[in-house]
Amino acid sequence: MNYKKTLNLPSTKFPMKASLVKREPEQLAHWDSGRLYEKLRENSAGNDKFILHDGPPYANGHIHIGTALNKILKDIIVRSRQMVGFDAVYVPGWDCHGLPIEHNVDKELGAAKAGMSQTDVRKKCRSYAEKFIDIQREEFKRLGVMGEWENPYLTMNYKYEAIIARECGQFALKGDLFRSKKPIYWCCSCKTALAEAEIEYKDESTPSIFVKFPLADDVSDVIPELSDQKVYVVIWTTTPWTIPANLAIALHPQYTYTAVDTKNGEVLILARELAENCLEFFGCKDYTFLGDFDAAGLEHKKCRHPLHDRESLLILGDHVTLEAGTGCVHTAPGHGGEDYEVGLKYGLDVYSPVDDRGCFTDEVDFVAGQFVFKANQVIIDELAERNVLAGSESMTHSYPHCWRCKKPVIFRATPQWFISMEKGGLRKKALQEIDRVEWIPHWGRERIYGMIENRPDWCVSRQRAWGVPIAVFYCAECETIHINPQIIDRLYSLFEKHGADVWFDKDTDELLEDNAVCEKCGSDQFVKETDILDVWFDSGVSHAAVLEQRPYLQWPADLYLEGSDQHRGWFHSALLTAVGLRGQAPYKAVLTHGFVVDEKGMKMSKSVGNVIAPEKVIKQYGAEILRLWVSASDYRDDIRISPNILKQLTDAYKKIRNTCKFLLSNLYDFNPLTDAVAYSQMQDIDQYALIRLNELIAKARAAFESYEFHTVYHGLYNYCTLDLSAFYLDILKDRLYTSPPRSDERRSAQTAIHIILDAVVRLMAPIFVFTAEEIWRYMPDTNAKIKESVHLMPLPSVNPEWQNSKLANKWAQVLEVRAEVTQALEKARAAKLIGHPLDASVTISAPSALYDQLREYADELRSVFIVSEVRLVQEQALEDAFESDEIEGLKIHIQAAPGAKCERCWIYDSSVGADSDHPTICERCTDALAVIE
RNA sequence: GGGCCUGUAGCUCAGUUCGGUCAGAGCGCACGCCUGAUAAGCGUGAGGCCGAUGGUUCAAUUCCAUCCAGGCCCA
Repeated sequence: MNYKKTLNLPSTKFPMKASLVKREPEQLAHWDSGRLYEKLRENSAGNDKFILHDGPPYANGHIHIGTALNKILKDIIVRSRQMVGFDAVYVPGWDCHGLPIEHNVDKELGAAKAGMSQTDVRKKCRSYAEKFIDIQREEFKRLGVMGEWENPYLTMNYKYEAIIARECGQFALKGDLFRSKKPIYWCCSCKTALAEAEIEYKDESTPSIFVKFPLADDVSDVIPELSDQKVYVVIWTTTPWTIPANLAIALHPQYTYTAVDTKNGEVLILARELAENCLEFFGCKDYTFLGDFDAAGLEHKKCRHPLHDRESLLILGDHVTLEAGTGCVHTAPGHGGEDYEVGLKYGLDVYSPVDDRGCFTDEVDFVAGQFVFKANQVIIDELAERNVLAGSESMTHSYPHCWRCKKPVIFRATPQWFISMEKGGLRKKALQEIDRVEWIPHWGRERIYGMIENRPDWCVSRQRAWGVPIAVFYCAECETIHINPQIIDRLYSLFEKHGADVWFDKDTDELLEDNAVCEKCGSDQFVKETDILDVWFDSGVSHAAVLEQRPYLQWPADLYLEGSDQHRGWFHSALLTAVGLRGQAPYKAVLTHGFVVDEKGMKMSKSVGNVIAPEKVIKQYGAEILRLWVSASDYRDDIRISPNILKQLTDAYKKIRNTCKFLLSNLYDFNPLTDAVAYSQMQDIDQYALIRLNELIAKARAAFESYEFHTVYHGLYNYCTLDLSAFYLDILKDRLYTSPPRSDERRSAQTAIHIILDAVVRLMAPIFVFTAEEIWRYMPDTNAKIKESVHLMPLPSVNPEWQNSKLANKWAQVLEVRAEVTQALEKARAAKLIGHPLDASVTISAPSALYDQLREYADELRSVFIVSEVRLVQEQALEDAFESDEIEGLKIHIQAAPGAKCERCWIYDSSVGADSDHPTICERCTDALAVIE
C-alpha cells in the first residue's frame, strides 16, 4: 500500500517564486480598477484623521533612491495609521517653480528666448514641469505608494499661486515685508542678477594690494606706545575697485595683533602671525615690534578712509582668517557677502556706488562713470599718490564668472525684499513654537532651533521669470509699500482666475485700484514689483494652500516627514510662514530620515560610480524589495544600500514568503468558519504559538506607532524564521501530515496556523504591500468583503485570551532543554550514530526540580524534539552522555531508536509489525487509517 | 572652519536609560542532516580588543576629552 497517499501533505497553488517584476504592475492595475484608495476613504469616513502632509519634490528629472526612500516611508506610515483606525489621507504634491526648470528651459530655447515675452517663457516652464510631474507620478505609483495621485497639489496651480501671492501680501500688510539693499552676483555685461547656480569659477588675474588706513582715534589706552604716532591699519584686497565703498575694517576677536614701527615715522597694525611676511613684501627691513594686543580693544575705533572724506569703522568678525592678507579685512557691505552680514551687525550702510553696467556712479568723484575693472588701476595709482599703498602685485586666483557670457561678475548691492525676523517678533515666536513640536529624532529640535536663532532676515526676492511675483506696489516717489486687504483680495481673485501670469500681462493701472494714492506722500505713481518669490516661500505655504484648502484635510498637519536637509529647507520655510501669519507651527511632529549612502557609508556620486537607481532595483528585484530595504533600515541615521545588501534582502524576502506559503499549503482543507477549534480546546503548543504571536503583534504595533519600522521588520522576520520555521512548524509537520484530516489535533494546528497567517499578513501589509495582498487572495475562504483586500483590514490586535504566563514559562523551559537536545543530537549525528533526528531515542537525566517539571509534559517531548522516543530519568548516571553547559546537571544520551521505522510517519516504534493488515506501519498510523478509511 | 548627527561581527539590527554575570539575534559563510515546505526544510560551528587614543573610576563598549572616518546644513 502507498501510505504516502494517506497523508495530508501540504498543497497550494501559491507560487514559491515571487516574480515581483511581472506581478507588481498587474497588482497595481487591479487596485486601480478596484478603486482601492477611494474605498479606503469610504470605509474610514468619520474616523479621526491622520494627516501626513507631503513635502513636494521638485518637478525636474527622474526620482532617485532618496526620493524613493522618502515616499516609501511616507507610504508605510500612512498605511499603518490607516490600519489602526485613522482616516489617513495622503495628498502628494510637487514643487514647480524655480531656477532649475527655468534654466533647463533656457537651454532648450537657446537663442529663441530673446524674442519671447516673459509669459511665453513661463508657459514653456509650466509644460516642462508638467512633463516631469507625469514621469515622477508614475515612478511613485510603481513603488506601491498609495494616495490621491489624480489630484495632487502643484505649486503652479492657479489657486496655489493665488495663495502664495496672498500669503506674501499678508506679510506686507503686517509690516514684516520690507525692501532693502543686499549684495548679489551681478553680470555687468548681461545686466542681470545671477544665482549661485549660474556662476562658473575660473582663474583670473587680479591686482593684489595692501592699503594703509590711517587711524583717526587715539588708541593709547590699548597700546600706550602709540600715543602721538602716525598709526595705520593695513588691509589687503584683490578688488581695488571696492575701496571707494569701504566702510569698515574687520579684525578677528581671537587673534593677536601687533603694532610695528617701520622706522619711517609710521606705525602699522596687522595680525601678529602675518606681520613678518607682510613687512618683507612691503620692502621694510628695519622695524621693531612695539607690542601685541587683542583686537577687542580696537572695536568701534575709527580710521580715515584713504580716498574719501569719511570714516572707516574697526569691527570684529569671525570670518577673518590668517590664510592671506594682514588679518585686517577690508569691508565693503555693498560688495561682499560676509561684508554685508557683518555690516548688518554694526548697522553699516549697504553702500554700492556702482550702476547696472558696472560703472561708478557720480557719488565717487575721481572714477565716476568708469567701469569697475578698468578703475582698478586708477584707484591703485591714486592710493600710491596719497602714499597709502603699502604694496602691490598681481595674482591669479579662482574668480566667479557669468555662466552665459563667461565674463567676470561682481558683487553689487541691489534692492531686495525681505521678511523681517524681528519687526513682528517672528524669530522669537518661531523659537517658542519649535518647543511645541515633537521632533523625531529629538536632536532635530537642536538643529532647527540653532538655524532660526542665527539666521538673518529672509530674503524672499529673486530676479527671475519662473515663479510667483512679489505682488506688491510701492510708491514711485517715496518707495512706501501700497497695500491693504482690498488689494490682496483683488489680486487673489485675479491670480486664481488667470494664474500669476496676470501680474506680468497687465499694466500697473489695470491691476491697481482706481485713484490709488500713496498714504505717506500722496503720490499717485506706483511701481509694480517684478521680482519673483523664493521658491521656498512657495512650498513653505503649502500648509495654507493645501491643508487649509481641502476640507478633508486638517491644519496643522500631524506629521511632516523629509530628509534632514529640510531643517534648513521646508520645515524652516513652513515654520516661518505659518508662525508669521498664524502664530503657530503648521505641524505637530516632524520626522527626519538620513541620506542614502553606499555600503561603506560614502555618499553616492556619479564619479565614484556607487549610485543605485530605484528604477534598476525595481527592474531587477521589484519594488517590494525596495520597500523591504526601507523597512529594514534604521532611517534616522544615514542608510546604506549596495548590491550585497539587496541580495541579503531578497533572501529574507524569500524566507518570509516561503513561510507564508507553507502556512497556506496546510490550510487547503480548512474553513475557518466551520473547522476552527476554540482556544480552550487547542493543543498546548498551539496555544503557546499564539502567545508568541501575541508578543509579535504587541511589538509590531508599538513599533508602527513610533515609526520604528525596522523593529517591525526584524520582529516579523525573526518570528518567521525562529518561532515558526525552525520551531513550531517543524514540530507541527508530523501532526498535520499524519493525523486524520478532520481530527481535533489537526484542526487545532490549522486553527493556530490560520490565525497566525492572518495576523502576519496584516502586519506586513503596510510594508510588503504586494506580497501581503497576494497571500491574502490565497487565504481560505471567508466572506467576500474581507477577501477584497488586506489593505482594507485593520492591523491585528493583541488577544487577551491568549495571555498565559504559566504556559509561557513552561515552554520557555522546554525550549531551553530542546536547545540542549539538538546539540546532543548533532554530536550523535557527527558520530554517525543517527542521521535524521527521528532515528534517535533520547534519554534525559535531569536534576530533581527540572525532572519534576519535565515529567508534567513528558508526553509532548517526543514531538517537540522531533525524535522517536524520549525517556526521562531523575539524576541518573548516563554513559557517554552529552552534558549541558547551560543547564547544570542535565545529561542527554542519544541512541538509535528501538523498534522499526513506520513507513507512514517515519517514527521508530515497537508497534510496527503488530497489525497484520498493515505490517509496515505503527499503531498510531493504523488507528489513523481506520478513521480515514 | 562652524552647527547638528553617526561609528557594536562581512551585512541588517539588539543592548549598555541610572557605568559592573563571559557583548546578543538573524542573514551570509563553513560543516553536517534531510529529501513528505524541495530552485525548499533542519542542525552545529567559526566570526566582534563595541572607530582610535587619553582621562574619570575599584570597574567603561556604556561617562568626559581629543582625534580619525562618514553624513546633512552652513561658511
